[in-house]
Amino acid sequence: MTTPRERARARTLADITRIGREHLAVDGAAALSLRAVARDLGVVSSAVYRYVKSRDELLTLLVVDAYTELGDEVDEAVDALDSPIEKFLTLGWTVRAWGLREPAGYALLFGSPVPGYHAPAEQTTGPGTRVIAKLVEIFDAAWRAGRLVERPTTVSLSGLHQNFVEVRNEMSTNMSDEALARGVLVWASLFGAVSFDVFDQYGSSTFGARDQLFEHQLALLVELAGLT
Amino acid sequence: MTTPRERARARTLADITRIGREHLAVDGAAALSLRAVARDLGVVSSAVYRYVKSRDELLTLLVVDAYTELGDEVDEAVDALDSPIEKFLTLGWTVRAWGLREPAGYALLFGSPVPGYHAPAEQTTGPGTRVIAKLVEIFDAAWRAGRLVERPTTVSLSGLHQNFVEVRNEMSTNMSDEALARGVLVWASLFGAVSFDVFDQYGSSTFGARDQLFEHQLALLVELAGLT
DNA sequence: TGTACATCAGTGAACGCGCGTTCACTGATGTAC
DNA sequence: TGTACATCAGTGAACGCGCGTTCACTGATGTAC
Repeated sequence: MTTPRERARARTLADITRIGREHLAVDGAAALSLRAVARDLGVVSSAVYRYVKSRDELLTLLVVDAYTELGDEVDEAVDALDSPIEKFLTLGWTVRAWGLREPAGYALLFGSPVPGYHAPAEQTTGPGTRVIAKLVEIFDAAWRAGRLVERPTTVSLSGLHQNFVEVRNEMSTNMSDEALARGVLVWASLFGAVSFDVFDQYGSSTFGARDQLFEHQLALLVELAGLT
Repeated sequence: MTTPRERARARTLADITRIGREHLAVDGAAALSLRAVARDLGVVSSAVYRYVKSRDELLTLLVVDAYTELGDEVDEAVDALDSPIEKFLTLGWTVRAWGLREPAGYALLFGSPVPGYHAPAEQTTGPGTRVIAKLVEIFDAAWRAGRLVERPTTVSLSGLHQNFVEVRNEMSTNMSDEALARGVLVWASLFGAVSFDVFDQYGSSTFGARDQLFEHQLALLVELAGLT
């Protein structure tokens, strides 16, 4: 099926991705350099251009790689469970565990944008929306089971109605505007909490038992989401 | 009082900070360069070393400058109001407005850490804690007025009790562990929501009326906080 | 099965660039008598 | 008020470094007949 040459090529490309991730972890995305990757690969710098058209393309490779890894881990953990609440809690723990294990990858996806680099939508949108897609899937299941409480606020969402119509189409759900908006905040809050942990935004010594703090935060987010 | 030389020195240092901020906005923190700042200042690169010991010191200068600007704007907006809810809402709007206006500064403070740079705690802790200090002040006032509802979760906070004791001392409040933990999530959620806006983490075209979305999110955060 | 040719991985030199930091220096501004 | 000296801002050259990307090339691996 695959020729030896093709296999060698695939292996080298995988090596480049792996080395790129290591460099990401040590020096950050802005400092990622093709020459350094080539050095670690044991090859002259121009040789890398056989595999990757430019530095930006390597970055894109790493972005997709990170989104895919996170998406796989979330899917695997969440799909093994039944109750929406358990699914939600597990999604949260999985995202956080991945972020703490791969802080550089997390920073690449959810931190400040890399200056001068713009991820090409065609390649990153798919893998990049897997976590939010899963979140909507969980909320939608709860919604259909009548286990997502509606508690409207006094703030109008009229200006966003058309956007929510599109979201319902793309994500195949019938949740109300209010419920979707609530889900959006839960989403942003979850990543806010994880980012604070990964980027160490609480004072370095403020909280010791970070796991317990996060467990508590997830419980509050269940309450905020209206999951029962 | 101040000699002409001192005034010239202060002016030049202010110029360096201003130019540094401009570069931050264009190229990001990782690409900030003393030589480029010197060029814009119209001076040879080594001259900058009369004002700043190293590139890292310039970064620290910019971090403090950004924290101070944000802190000033928050204080000014919030202190003009009376009700805790209004104060909270205004704090949120002010942080978001600053972040959208100064995305590079926001990224420097709340985005991924700058690789190879570690902010010296002695200089950044003070200005860096002003927003959370103000938030605690608001919640504490509500607490003392009986306008902060307690709604405990089933998750224990025992492992964090000692940390909360210290927080109460440092921040001069008597709020319960539960109330403080709730405040911590509100804090993280607020910055999560602002980060999603500033870093454009919602799909680029998903939501149009961003202001309305944020208004709704703030209302939900008031609910989450238990402010009445 | 053997040969001729095409494909492709990797080489090595070169391009032009920018960076942080040091150092001996010039010349202007300030200060002490 | 005038002079001698100290302080300080800014100069210009140099150090050693790393970067992305291009290009003509060698030699090994694959393919068609």
